[in-house]
Amino acid sequence: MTMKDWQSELESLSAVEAARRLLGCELERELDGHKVRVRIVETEAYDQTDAASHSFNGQTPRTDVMFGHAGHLYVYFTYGMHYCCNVVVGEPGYGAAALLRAVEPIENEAIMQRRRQKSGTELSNGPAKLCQALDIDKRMNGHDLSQSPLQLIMRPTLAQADIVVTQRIGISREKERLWRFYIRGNSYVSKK
DNA sequence: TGCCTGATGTTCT
DNA sequence: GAACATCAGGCAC
Repeated sequence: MTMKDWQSELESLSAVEAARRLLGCELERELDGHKVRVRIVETEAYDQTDAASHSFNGQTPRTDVMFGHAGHLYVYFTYGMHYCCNVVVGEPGYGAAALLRAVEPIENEAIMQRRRQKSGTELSNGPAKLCQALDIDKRMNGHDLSQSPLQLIMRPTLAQADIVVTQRIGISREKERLWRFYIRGNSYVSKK
């Protein structure tokens, strides 16, 4: 397995640095013979020092991927009906990842609409929504994001002034950490 | 606008 | 047996 430059970069970053770095970057998903393209507009950081993280209790069959190579996808199932996905970051053996909380359609939005039966910001303004829109489920767990049918495309790092920092959403522990990041003014950012 | 709840599977205690 | 990195729909205000 050859490692792309950007995967080496993600390996060198902390969860917080990576969560910021991924804002403005893009995902290209092949769906129904079309290329669906989206921009990442909201992320959260999780790592093994953090009681809210799945990696906090060590490596298990479920969290295996989080302790693996940077630039792969960690997908988990939650609340009995939803999937959420993260980009694994940091050194192998250290459990860290950035949760993708919201994306903005760039190309072939119609494919996402068909999958979601919704339109506008409701397409992908939440972690489980974007997984449904892009057909990401447990089969994609561990997927190498340098490969088809789901690729990460890096973009220039955003200016500090364009990034809003807040507490994370939907967790009960370690709420005080300011580990949620989103692009200022973007309408696809999730509520609350 | 905002609270409440149902849906529903996997992991952990 | 409880908690959960969630969402959508219903109903009160």
